[in-house]
Amino acid sequence: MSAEPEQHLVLAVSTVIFSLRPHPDTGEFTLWLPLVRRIREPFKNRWALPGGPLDNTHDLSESAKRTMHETTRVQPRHLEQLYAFGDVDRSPQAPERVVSIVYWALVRQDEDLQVVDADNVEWHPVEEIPGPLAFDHDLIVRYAVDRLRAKVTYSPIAHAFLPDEFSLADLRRAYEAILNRALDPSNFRRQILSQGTVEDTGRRMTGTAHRPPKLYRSAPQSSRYALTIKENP
Amino acid sequence: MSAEPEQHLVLAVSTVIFSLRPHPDTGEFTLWLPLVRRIREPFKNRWALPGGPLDNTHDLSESAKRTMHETTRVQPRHLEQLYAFGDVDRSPQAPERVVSIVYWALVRQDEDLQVVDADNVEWHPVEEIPGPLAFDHDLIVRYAVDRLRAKVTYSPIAHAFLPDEFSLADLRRAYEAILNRALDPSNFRRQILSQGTVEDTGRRMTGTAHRPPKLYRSAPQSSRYALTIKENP
DNA sequence: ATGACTTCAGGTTGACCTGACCACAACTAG
DNA sequence: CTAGTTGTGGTCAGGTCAACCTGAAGTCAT
Repeated sequence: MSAEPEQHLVLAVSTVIFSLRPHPDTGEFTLWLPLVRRIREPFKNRWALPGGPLDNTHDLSESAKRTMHETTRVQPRHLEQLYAFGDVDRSPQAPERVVSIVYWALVRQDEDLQVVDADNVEWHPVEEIPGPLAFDHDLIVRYAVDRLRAKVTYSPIAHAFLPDEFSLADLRRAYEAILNRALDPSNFRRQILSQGTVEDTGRRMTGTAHRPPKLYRSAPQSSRYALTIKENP
Repeated sequence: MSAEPEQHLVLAVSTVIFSLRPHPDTGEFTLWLPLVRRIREPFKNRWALPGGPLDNTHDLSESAKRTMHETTRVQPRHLEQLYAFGDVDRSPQAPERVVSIVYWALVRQDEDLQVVDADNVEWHPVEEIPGPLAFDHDLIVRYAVDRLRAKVTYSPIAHAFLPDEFSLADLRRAYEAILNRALDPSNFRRQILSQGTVEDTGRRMTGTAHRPPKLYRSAPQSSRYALTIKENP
């Protein structure tokens, strides 16, 4: 018996890991994420987000990185805290109360390819999640997707999915995959170039079946808020 | 001795409580927040954010409401989770590791007036926080202010500071206090009315020393994201 | 080689929004 | 009644956006 007054409390760290992959049916890029099959009760044999108990000697984000890498072998380039889920009834079958601090992560396409899936790990398109997940993880995934879709419109996070050098068409396809809708290539180009989040490498892609596109790289930082109400000097 | 393998872990819930009050010097409205003087080590006698350990029988937001009300007597209308702070070195002097799930809250002006400050609680303008706060609370306050300023530009949260009925000038002064800059009355009016977050009550304010302004109330919901990249049908 | 095809690059146009500014309305104070 | 103050509503010029259009520059089939 521990010294806790009531029910035992567990602090866990989980991560929603996003990656961009072609859909097997359509060939279009979509969001995928890895799920881990639970081997213990509660929710044994159900799919769940990768995660684990907080490592008491590391920061929250470090714990997220560690548990994520241990279970899925991925090392994302972009990691960001999403939300802390801690309702008392979020894991009714569990013997203890679990508070989960959830992160979301973006995996680069080129790193993806060398990933060998670990046991009990499967990647799925976000729109085709298999069955109800363990705990409230369905809710968490839904929330993460919504937030990613919102954030991509005012922040250059889509770059985190791409390799060091990419064409504007690559970037546009990443946006289209996240937002799940087509974007006008011409207008997309104008917008991206005007916001200064990419810089020209001077080189072009070769071996394409069409006019070779210019190669760009992510510009070093440009944190900005999207303000609609402007100042009055 | 408990069963924890390493250092003991404490999960706390804190709240940054914002209120709008005239600055004693200038008379202009600014953001204020309540601070609580610590009566125990670590950081004894330093100012800190209101909060306390997670109540194991309640949700996170309920715990935030409870600790907030117990210490400061306020019952805000708007409560929102800000961030979970859990770096291992954020409270070096403390005997245990503390992970804080921090909320921020907006207090209505009219409720403010009936607040009798409890012992060891003082309200301060956010730009004049007294001395270094306990733990990493200076960082947390800074983060909360930045996020409030960003959010007010794309979400109608400023309404939470106002009573049920208010003039557009009241709302504009709330925005000006949060953003800390003047806004053009005419353009502000056009923008607010066009976004449909307020509705006309049909009545006007009386007893003013000028043309009586119309009274508005907050419109029921209109959650919308500020999208800059539009669809391509 | 030549032409068909594809995709990138870049410009134009009209609708809409923003910030700056102006004029009037409608009350109180003296 | 007059001055002063602030809300209300409108105009105007400049910028931004989505939609559309044209040319550039490769590959591929014949």
